[in-house]
This record gives sequence, C-alpha cells and structure tokens, in this order.
Amino acid sequence: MLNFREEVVKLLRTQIEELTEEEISSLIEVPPTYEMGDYAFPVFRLAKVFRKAPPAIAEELVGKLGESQYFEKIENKGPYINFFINKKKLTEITLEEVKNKQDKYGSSDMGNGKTVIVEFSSPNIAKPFHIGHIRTTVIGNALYKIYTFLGYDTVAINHLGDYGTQFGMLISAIKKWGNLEEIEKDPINELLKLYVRFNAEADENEALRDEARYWFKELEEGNEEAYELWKWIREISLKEFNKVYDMLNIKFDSYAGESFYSDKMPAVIEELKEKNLLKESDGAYLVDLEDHGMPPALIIKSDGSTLYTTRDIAAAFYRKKTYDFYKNIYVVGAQQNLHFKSWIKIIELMGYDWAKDCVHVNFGTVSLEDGTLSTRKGRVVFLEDVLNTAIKNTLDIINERNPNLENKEKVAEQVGIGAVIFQELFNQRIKDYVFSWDRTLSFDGETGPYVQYTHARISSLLDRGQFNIEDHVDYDLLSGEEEINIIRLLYNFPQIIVDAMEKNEPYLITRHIVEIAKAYNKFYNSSPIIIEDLELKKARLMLSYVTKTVIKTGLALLGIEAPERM
RNA sequence: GCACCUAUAGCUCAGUUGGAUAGAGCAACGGACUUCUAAUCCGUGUGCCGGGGGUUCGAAUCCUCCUAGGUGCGCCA
Repeated sequence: MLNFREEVVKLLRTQIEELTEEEISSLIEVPPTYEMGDYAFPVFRLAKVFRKAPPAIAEELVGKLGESQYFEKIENKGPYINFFINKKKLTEITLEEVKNKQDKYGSSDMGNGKTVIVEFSSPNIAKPFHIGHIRTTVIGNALYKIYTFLGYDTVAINHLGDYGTQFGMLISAIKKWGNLEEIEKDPINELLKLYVRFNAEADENEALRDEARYWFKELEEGNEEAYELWKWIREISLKEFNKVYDMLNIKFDSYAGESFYSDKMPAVIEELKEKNLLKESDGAYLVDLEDHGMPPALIIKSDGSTLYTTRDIAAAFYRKKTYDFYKNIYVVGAQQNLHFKSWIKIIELMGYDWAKDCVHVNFGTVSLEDGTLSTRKGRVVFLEDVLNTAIKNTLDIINERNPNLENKEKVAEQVGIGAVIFQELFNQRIKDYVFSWDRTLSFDGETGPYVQYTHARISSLLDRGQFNIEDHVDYDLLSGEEEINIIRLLYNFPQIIVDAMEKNEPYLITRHIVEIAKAYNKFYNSSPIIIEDLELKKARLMLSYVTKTVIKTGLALLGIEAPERM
C-alpha cells in the first residue's frame, strides 16, 4: 500500500541535501488538527545551516517543492511545512486495499515465519482463577493474535503453577481432611478450603510445614501416591480453568508448566557451576549480581531443592532449543520486574546473546476497593463471576432495548465478555487499577459494546441497502470531511498494529478502533445512507463496509467477537 | 535503607517518542428518534500537566533534586 509519509520524505529530500532520508523521516509529524494538514515538517533543524529565520526557510522550501500527485496542497504556516493528502488518492488506495484483503487488511508477512513465544495466563493449580489473572490472560492472548497476524509463528504457552511446596501442603491436607468426592464436585473451592485450613493450622502447629515439605520431597522423588494425587489435582483444576478459557475463546499450544521443567534443572546448575557463577552462602547457592546493581539470585536452597529462578532459566533453555525463538515473551505482573531482570541477566552472564530476546511484558496491579486481592483472606473476585455478571447484565439490556433479537444468549455472551476484555485492553499495561463492578458493567461511551454496536449497526445497514462488494464506486463522492476522517483512520490501521506489536501494547489497537467507531457514528448520524441517489448510496455503503471490516479485524486481534446484530 | 514504577480536568485515562491553541470518555446540564439500530449523535467548561531547578529555538514529554502513592529486595511463586 502506498505510504504517504514516505512520499513526504522523498519530496523533501529533493530539496534538502543537508539531512538524510532517515533524519527527515524522524522529524515528520502529524499536526494537532487535520485542518493544518496530514503531515508536517518543522524546519527548526535547518535554521543553523540556512542561517535564516525558520518561517523564511519554510516559505522558501514550499516554493521549491512544486507539485505532487499525492498531495493536493503543500503550504507553510510559520516554521512548519504542511502537507495535505490528495483525498481522492487516499480514499481509492485505502478502500481498494480493504476490499482486496478483507479480513486480512492490516496483516503482513513481516514476521517471516520467525517464532515468537507468548507465555501468559499461567494460573496456580488448585487456586481460583480470579480477577487478578485477567490481565495476563487477555493481554497475552491479544499479543499472540497480533504477532500471528503479522506473520510470526506463534506459540502460546500456559506456564501452569503446578509445582512447589504448596503441593506438599495440599497433598498433606487431602490426606488429613480431604474427601475426594466432594473435591471432585467443586474442585477449586474445596481445594482452596483445604489450603486455607492448612495454612491456618500450620500457623499454630509448625510441624505441619515440615509435613508439607516432606510430601513435596516425596513428590519430587517419585512417590507414587503423591504423584497420583498431584496428577489428579492438576487435571481437575485444568478442567475448571478451561471453563473460563472457553468463555474467553482462548487456546494454548502448550501447558508445560513448572513441573515440566523439574528434570531440566540439574543441567542448568551444572553449567552455572562450570562457568563459575555459583557461590555458596549459608549453605545455599546463589549468583552474585552486585556488579549489575541487583541483589543476589538464589538458585539452590540450603536443603538442596531449587527455586523458580532456576526453573525459569531451565525453561528458557528448553524453549530456545525446542522453538529457536526470535522473541520469548512473558506476560507477567510488574511485581516480578526484578525476578525477570535478574534471571535474564544470568543467562547473559552464561554467555548467551539470546538473553536479549527474552522480554518481560509487565503490567500493573489489580486491587479491590477494600485492599489488595488475597485468596487466603477471602478478598477475591472470581473471573467466572465477572464474566457471568457481564453476560447477565447484557441480556437485561437486550431485553429492554431489542427484545426480538435472535440468539439473545449468544449475543449477550459476545457483548458481555467483549466488554470485560475491551475494558482490560483500553489502557497502558503499566497502570494499576482498582476493580469496580460499575466500571466493568458500564457500556456507554468508549467501551467494547460501543464498538460492537457500531459494527452491528453497519451489518444491518449493509443488508437493508443490499450492498454488493462488486459495485463500482465513485470515490469523489466520499471526499467530505466526515468521510475522510474515517478513511484516514482506516488507512492508519495497519501501522497501528505494527506499533502495538513493537511496544507489546494492545491498547493502541483498542483506542484506534474506538476512534474509527466514533468517526463512523458521526458520519452515520449526519448522512443518510440508503437513499434514492444510487451512486451516492453505493459509495456510502462501500465506506460502511470497509469500516465494518476493519472494526471486526481490530476486535478479533483483541480476542473480541463482533456480532452481526445486537 | 536501597532499587524500579506511577503522578495530566471532579473520576478513569490519551497525548503519535522534544514541536503549533494540552485532548477523550464518564459524571452534570440542555438538545436530536412517525425517517437506515438512541448501547447513537450534537452542544455547554474544567487544568500550577505533583513541586523546585536545569538542558534549548521549543518541555506534560529529556536530566536532576524533592513530595505522594504502588511494587520489589537469599531459602514462596
């Protein structure tokens, strides 16, 4: 697709020898409003070379630039040279491209089959899937889709928390107080109860902790009873998690969790020893990272067992060997910033330059109005409840506003769940937030339902207007301000996807499709579409169609469905 | 104590990597459905961009020092 920005650079380069194309390109910007132009070039940087006042330089350059088929106007306003895109060209290029590529519009082969791993969600077995897990789950899924869309070979890994001392506790608790049938009926809650009870009693009776450690050691050493119990806990938990994954329509390529790497750690420890990175301290072994401004990283506990740092290193090695990744992404909360910085540094110190390809995609903390989430203190909001409440709320709205809608339940699911995901992907990852039912269930303004509504409205319009994609369209009929505002946003969509990928920030796409929906709704409210004038009708329907197509693609990249009616 | 992150309108947040008059949504108030879906659209106003200092043609954005909040800092993950 023709790149107008590059055309600006090329044009400027013909008159500016003092700057390279790259330098010119980095100076190009988008003016605050479109009345000022589509692209602007501030000439301040040339003031010293030209030994003239910036406005005079700009004026002189404009005079020399001459005509271009891509721009209908080039003028200077003070020290800025402003470029106005040829509207017909923009419309033609954009609409043809969307028409041709349809749901592939914005996709690319830039990934060239390179492998990108996205590790996300990764809940702890035997613990509830709560609102704190939604961010990693939803952000990770969006990134997975974005990378895939850009031509990368992607691997979605759910690094289950299925190992560690906590399983010693659970096994011990089940053996003491557990009733297998009851657990099977309501696994997560029953297991959680056992876990909480165990912790409470262990606070009184220290011996219980030793028992837990004993059972975990048994598990590690292959005790059959412990292993069978562990396997059973893992299976029933996964079944529970899959209920939520099904609702969110999320699939993983691998569920290799912590336990998977348990036999891969000795090799790491051997190599650390060989490379003289391991230091003994109080009976434990660690890697000293003082030279890199970090506290030491503990690798082996004084009782000989390993820690999650060791497991993450082992996992990274395994993934490098198995997938030969180009990027290895971890969607994990910002609380673990130091942990990731530290083990990635260790891999670098071991001499592997692919350490730089391991990226921690972090995000801020979700808390509740009465404090931080705490499973053990019962301060927890279950994700399944949030989704179900959103669905129910949506169904109420449908019954009120559009009671004759077909497939109400299905649409309520798409919209309710979409609203939750959308909200989650609306801001920068790093922001902390306090969970609020009000905000989650608000469907007005810049929300998922708003965008979906726009999509559904267009769908219905296209049917009524008997839209035919083969119809020939006179692009001159779409040169009004409201039409061009939509088209500009559609034109920018592919670049937004690339930006979102480079920054690992899905919200860029979320915000962009909101802008598209806003621009379209404005147009819709002021321009009747199904009208007598056949040519105008065809043009407006085509614009509606391409808008719908891009909205649908944008939502899909976020993991949100786009119902045809709502 | 040390390290990292955050601070923009009453609330929740954008701000295109240093550019032109700092923008949205929500909330409030007023308008637009016998006409393509009113989950929509149109109006009305709000800012010591946490504070001080610096860098330069130019700073919400970069540097520095404060302040407030969050997170983390060897035997959990």
